[in-house]
Amino acid sequence: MNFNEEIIRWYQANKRDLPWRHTTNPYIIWLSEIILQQTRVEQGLPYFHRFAERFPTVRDFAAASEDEILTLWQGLGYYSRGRNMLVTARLVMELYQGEFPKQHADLIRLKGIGEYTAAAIASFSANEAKAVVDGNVYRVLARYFGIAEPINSTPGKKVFQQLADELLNQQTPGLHNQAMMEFGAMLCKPKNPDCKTCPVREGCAAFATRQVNSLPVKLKKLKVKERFFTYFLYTDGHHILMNRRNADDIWANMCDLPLIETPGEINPYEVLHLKETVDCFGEAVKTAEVLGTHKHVLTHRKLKVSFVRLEHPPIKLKEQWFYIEVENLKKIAMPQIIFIFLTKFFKFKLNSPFYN
DNA sequence: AAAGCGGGGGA
DNA sequence: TCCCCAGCTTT
Repeated sequence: MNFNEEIIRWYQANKRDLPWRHTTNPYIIWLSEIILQQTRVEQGLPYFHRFAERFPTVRDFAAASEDEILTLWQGLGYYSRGRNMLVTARLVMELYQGEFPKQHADLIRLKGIGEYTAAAIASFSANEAKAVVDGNVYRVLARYFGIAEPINSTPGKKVFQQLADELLNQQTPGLHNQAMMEFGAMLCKPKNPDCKTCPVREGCAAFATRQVNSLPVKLKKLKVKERFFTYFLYTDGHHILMNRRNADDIWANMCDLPLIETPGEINPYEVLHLKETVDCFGEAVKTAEVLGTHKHVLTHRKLKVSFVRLEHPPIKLKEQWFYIEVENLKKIAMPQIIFIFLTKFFKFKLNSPFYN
């Protein structure tokens, strides 16, 4: 048996039972593929069920509001995926009358669908012969063929895409693609791959030359920048003052609390005396209470976040500030750190005998 | 070509 | 800690 046959045989014996593998509906496959971008299957699975249930068709999806999409997406990260899906769903209604495209050439033009996702949807829904190259495929190819070309350089990507194209089984491209990815995810893992039970280790260049742990090669890690946020909580117990975030920053269009961002680390008590803070909140800063400081680590950012409680409301509201009832908080999308903070804060307060 | 974009899990 | 995950878009 050659490499392709071994991988498919392994796949058929070891594959996970995943819901999107039971359909050729391109809309459902699109849902799953976008959700799984840069996301582990286990993490994406509950979100897939949530979206598939709430939006059985692309027509349902297209009719949703951005707030609802982002709220359902809350906690999954890379929220532009959700916003782009809404753009694409509405475009599919317009261009294809709700019939989700299956061809790579059509898919690649849609927002949020790149080479990988277009190949995935086309091969899974219509068996179109396009090879997928995701993180799993990079790893399997780099190891088996002993390729040290960086997987995140432009020439490197070309090399791997070309190799994947040549390798692709033209008769059953969908099966082949699934098998390659599952093999990478389950056996040829980043750390501690199961070379002992690998069906293709005889032909594996990395195994032969003991380079399994050094392949694939990836260029330089990105520098993590720090940002410093001081958030202000004002609530009368029934309402809470929230902030709508800009479209051009982290957590675009989502909601957090009114905040002061500082260029460096600063004690939250000092923040209270900054001119900017006083301009924002006026007299209210005089009776403010610091609640705590947290670290929030993202792939590309390290955030230091402090929370300050205002006993009195700011006199003048900024344009992007708004009051919302506490019980309606679940209807707006918030970054995890805000969601967790508010959950704890109100649960504690609601359970407290001092709260009324 | 490089930077920006979340959050969580494993070693 | 660091790395990676069914990547894409913008600069």
